[in-house]
Amino acid sequence: MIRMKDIAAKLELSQTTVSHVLTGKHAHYRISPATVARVRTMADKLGYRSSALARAFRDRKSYSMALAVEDLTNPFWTGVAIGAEREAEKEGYTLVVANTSGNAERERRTVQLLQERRVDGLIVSPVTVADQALVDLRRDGLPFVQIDRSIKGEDIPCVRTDHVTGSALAVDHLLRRGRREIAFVGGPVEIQTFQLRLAGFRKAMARHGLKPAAVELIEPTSKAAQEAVRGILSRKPRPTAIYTANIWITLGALRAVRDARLSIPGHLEVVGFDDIAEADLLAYPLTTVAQDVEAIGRESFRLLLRVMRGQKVPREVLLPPRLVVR
Amino acid sequence: MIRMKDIAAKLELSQTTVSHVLTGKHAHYRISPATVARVRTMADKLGYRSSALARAFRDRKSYSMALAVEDLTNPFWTGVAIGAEREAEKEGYTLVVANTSGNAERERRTVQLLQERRVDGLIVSPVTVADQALVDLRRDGLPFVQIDRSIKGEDIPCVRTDHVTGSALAVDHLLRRGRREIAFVGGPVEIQTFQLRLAGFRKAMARHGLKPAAVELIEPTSKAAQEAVRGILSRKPRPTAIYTANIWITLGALRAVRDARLSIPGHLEVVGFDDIAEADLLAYPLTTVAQDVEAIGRESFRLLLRVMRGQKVPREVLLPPRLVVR
DNA sequence: TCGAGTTAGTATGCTGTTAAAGTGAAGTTC
DNA sequence: GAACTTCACTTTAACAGCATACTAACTCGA
Repeated sequence: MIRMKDIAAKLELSQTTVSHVLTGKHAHYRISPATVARVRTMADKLGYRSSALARAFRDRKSYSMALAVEDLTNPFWTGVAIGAEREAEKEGYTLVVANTSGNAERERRTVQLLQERRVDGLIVSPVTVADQALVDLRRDGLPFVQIDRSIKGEDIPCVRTDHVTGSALAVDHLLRRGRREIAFVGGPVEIQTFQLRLAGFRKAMARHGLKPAAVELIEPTSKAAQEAVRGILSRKPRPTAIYTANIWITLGALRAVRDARLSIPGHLEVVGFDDIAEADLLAYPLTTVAQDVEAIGRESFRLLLRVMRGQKVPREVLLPPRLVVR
Repeated sequence: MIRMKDIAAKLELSQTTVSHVLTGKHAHYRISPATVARVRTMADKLGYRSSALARAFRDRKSYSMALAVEDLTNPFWTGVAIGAEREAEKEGYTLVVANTSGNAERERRTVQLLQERRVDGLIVSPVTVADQALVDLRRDGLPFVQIDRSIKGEDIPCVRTDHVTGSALAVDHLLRRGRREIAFVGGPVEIQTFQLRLAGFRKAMARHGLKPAAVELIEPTSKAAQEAVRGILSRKPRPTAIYTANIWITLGALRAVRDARLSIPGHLEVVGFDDIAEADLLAYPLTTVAQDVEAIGRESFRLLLRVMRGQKVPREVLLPPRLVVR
């Protein structure tokens, strides 16, 4: 790899002069136009690539941020990543996307790795509400914000969709359509996302004097949901609607409906959290509570920047969900 | 941030000794067990995180690789990224995933950025068959391999699905089902992926003495495909099958079929390249040519490692496609 | 007391940035 | 015209955190 030193040697200049030119500070240091041209030409000719590594080392600032999320096969997280990446690029930062696999131990390792990489800031989606790795992180002083959910008892800003309102949208929609026996299928409440969606569901039901027809908390996978919904569908009386709190659960529910040879909306209705790009092509009309995923990514990056600059930040940024009726 | 120096100062040891301990070389340098313990305890207590930045700088090796792909909303690329990431982690590397947006200029910038970050190697999916950025990259000596497609005239290894065979699978399937009037809808041939899929399609048809019912090359988006397929469906006679060369095109085609109120397989059949996780829930039975996306990621990472180690590498690694009949 | 075996320290370099200093020529002052 | 200043341009030196080759000091038994 070509270094500044090499360019300097070739031109019999000091490395400093080369630096002045290549960082565009030649005006400030009054480097002669001839020298500027010579340096630039030589840099080009040798294919010089400045070392962001060396610069980061010197500046004690890597100009990179990290986004640690749990499942990049989930379009929610992909969308968030794209939103954050776009904003990062605009601000001159590199975004490193890392995987926690929704696993506390892996999250701990990932966060440590990112600290070692000296990322300037971190956007992270806590695996559980009691996430020691993040409490430690705070102690270490690495600026970070949370996304989609937050840990308990620490005052760390969080960007997420208003899950409670999202659930209300789902429930109100179903009630408007005359469905009053509504079952909830969600993930574990250790994950705040599900906790809030469930709370919102209960609250919306209660507001109408209704009780959930069923509440199932399972692993948020299609398979587990398929199983759980199979159970729900075999109940007598059968619920007239199911509210599924996550995309995988929604897909599992639809599979269970198919397996039971029931029809939507004839036998029951399904409303799911998270929109599905191919929803219009599904065999079943599926209403969803859609989140503005890229906005979540974008806003969390912006929030992180504010945190890093020591500006005042809100404790929570809630983005409104949107009901997509089909 | 705590440095080795800080630990050394606290313990009244030299930085060297601390380094010896923390890099696990205390046996080799015969550091006394007591000292080892003291150093470790202090490192722990202070929350020391070694600077991968400083190490990378010193070693002139960042232990990071990059994967540059064009569209992370496409499950193909997400899958590839996950496969590569998994393998990278196994080998002690960090994988940086970068976006080229399928745009030559952005690709050039991305590659340059990655070079500046001093990634040790690069896995890249060339935007076009004549990709100057990659020819330059080769000159710079950065080890890299190609994924899914390759540039012309350079002898750079490439990992991809056997697109030609994939097309043959699709055609043979349709012919077995008695469909002989098959239309092809694909992306621009500047992208080798589509070029090969089209070539495979033509070859398979020719082998049976058939001519394509239509060949449409469009932007690989659902919208463009919907439009193009609308045209195809209004032809007289109407093709009895459509082979769509990419996931977005497939979805667009299905939308066009829906808009035309045609049925599958009654009026026509659709076979698409790339599998869709929710395919079983779609309103139309959809047969697909599935790729082992994670294997592509995994194998390309392995190949890259071999390149970096100067081992002999095949020019091409072809992974077999698999027909998923629905 | 010599040397082997232990244990720890000194010095150096990796690349880029920047404050501070230097150089040589032209201009100014007494 | 000698001494000083100014200006335009460039260099010197130090530093960021870690790894390691080399060096040093100390202990102990022969």
